[in-house]
Amino acid sequence: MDGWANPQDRPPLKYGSFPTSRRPVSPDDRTFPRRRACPVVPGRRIRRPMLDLLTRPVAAAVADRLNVAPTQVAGLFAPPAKGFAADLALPCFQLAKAAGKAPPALATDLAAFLPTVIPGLTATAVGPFCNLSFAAGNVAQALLPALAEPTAALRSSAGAGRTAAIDFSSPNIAKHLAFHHIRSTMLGNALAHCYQAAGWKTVRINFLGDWGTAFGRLISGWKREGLTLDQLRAADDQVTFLNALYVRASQAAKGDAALEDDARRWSKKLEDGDAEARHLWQIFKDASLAEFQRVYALLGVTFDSWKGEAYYEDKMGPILAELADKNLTSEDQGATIVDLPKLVGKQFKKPALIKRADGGTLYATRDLAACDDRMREFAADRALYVVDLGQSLHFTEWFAVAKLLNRPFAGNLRHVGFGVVLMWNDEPGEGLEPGWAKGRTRAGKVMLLREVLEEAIDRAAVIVREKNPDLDAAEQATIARQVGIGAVVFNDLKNGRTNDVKFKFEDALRFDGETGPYLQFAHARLCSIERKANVGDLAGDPALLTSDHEKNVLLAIAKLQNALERTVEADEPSLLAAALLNLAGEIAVWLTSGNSNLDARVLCLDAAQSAARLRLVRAARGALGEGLRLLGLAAPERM
RNA sequence: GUACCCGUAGCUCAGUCGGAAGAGCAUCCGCCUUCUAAGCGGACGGUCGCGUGUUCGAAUCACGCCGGGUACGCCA
Repeated sequence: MDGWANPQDRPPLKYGSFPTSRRPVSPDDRTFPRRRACPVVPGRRIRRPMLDLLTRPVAAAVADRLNVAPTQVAGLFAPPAKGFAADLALPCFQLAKAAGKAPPALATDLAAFLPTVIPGLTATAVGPFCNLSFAAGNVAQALLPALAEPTAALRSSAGAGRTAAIDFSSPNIAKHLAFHHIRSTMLGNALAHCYQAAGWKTVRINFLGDWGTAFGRLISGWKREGLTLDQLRAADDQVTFLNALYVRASQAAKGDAALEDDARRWSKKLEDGDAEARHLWQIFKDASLAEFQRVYALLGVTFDSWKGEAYYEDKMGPILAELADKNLTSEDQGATIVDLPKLVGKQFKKPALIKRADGGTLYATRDLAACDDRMREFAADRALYVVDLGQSLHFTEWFAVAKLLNRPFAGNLRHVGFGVVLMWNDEPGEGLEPGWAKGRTRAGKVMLLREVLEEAIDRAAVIVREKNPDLDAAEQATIARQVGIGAVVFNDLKNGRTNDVKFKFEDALRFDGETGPYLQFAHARLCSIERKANVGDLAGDPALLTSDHEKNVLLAIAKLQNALERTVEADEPSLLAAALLNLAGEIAVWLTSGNSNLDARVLCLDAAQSAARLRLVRAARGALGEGLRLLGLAAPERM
């Protein structure tokens, strides 16, 4: 999608339109099954060590009784159906086969047997299911000691020793970060955090769109209008200035062959390393980066590598030579291609283009060169490309070429694709129905990311002032920023990434229900209790945590680890988001239960009881705070 | 035409190897003497797009349709 202020300003496609949003997974790759939004890698067992603390003894007992391997039982535990007051359900279908019994009979048998060997366990057979309830105190004794570190619930060693190179955000120079850039940026940011939490080393790469024929037009326009650096610097917004320049230049060049030629000449000069062209290009790039950094700072996003397309412009020789050496390229209509239908198979309908008829290189070539460079520099084991699904074909093609080149990493390249952002359009123009439309809102304007964030902050500020009149202005502003941005970011992360995002201001900026602020509010409530408790080391006795509310909070915490590992394996932050919503929900129920019952409060009269509950507060606050951080949201202590 | 994404409650979406249909919003009814009501409880609401097949069992798997979206040789 493009970033022109008005659609009519958008240049015709035939020459030098700016690239669409840069940069996708392979279709035939087993890690990305066709119809599943949240794929789980087959063959690789998803672990849940934290929850295993509870289920292991049960699995062992069942396995022992039925004479099967414990691992055959461990994976079966499932959430109970709604309406059954149980913690976990054990479906007996598969085990019934091994036991030579009908599922309901086995369920009945296990329901009678298990409580005799597992202390504190109650079990009820409901048809073919055996529903299990643990005693709250036992759950706390099993889990709380493992949660002494605040972040322990969201740590895993699944990726220890491995490195992931994550390519995300990737905006184009001389254009604004449009709202849709939030997708790649925050998905990539969340994945980088989650990979790290799962033990991976990560490299965050911003593959800037800093090259292309559009810069020839921009330079040509700059020279024609006699603009100066001072004029650029004096602009309120340098990117807007450059954008407007581009629009004027392309308007002027429309139907003016001389200007078109001039733009082409500047493109060529830029490619040839002409000093003046390079100087102007660098100025445009610096101005753009400064603006990008303002937005990244708001979002709290950082990068380790900023090598853009321009960096690789003169580094494609070796890959072209290697392709030729290995007889993988051929000529077709003057262009150099890799004949994928012939070399790989008929799942490919067309060849991959490697070199244009005029000798210029292409997107795929750059990605191949960049990938070699990254793998060498960072010794990465896996590479993620967080790019919209519209570019799937591009990635399947060059991934296939990497395989033909026998790259050892070829099987570990992942296109983390996502759906487009659609805006509600009330007035789409003559003959068109109102509806969801790509990129633009009612006035036909492209929504800029910064504008959306600022609007969200403004709306949050109104509520913050109302709810926290005693806080000083600076703290109110900080909270408004955290909550406003949290709402927008979480709105983008909470659903499966392959869905198209339907953006309405009112929905994205909602502060109640399943939202970022909902998570943040639960966190703030826990912090508030800790402040009031005003205690240091806590040595509460887990056995005193005997209510179902407390048990449910613990179980919700214990499920986070599994959610984290699934998030990493499926490259799907919405899995973590869902687990955090579940946790925040249990926290809210727990804390609210204290409203009408003083004895149920954390800060109650019974000091020992209170100390035990404070341990749970600390564990929950640590887990929720860390979860927010992993998703890229702030965790306010007050709101 | 080919490939990919999507289709589940009025709206927006979850649904973890195939095993018990879920949430938020909206609407309606309750709960502030509050460890923070940005919260909690309840009600209402569904032929899981359609069909066939596989299976003891299908929202889930296979095949075929229908509908919406996206992409398909010298842009990125």
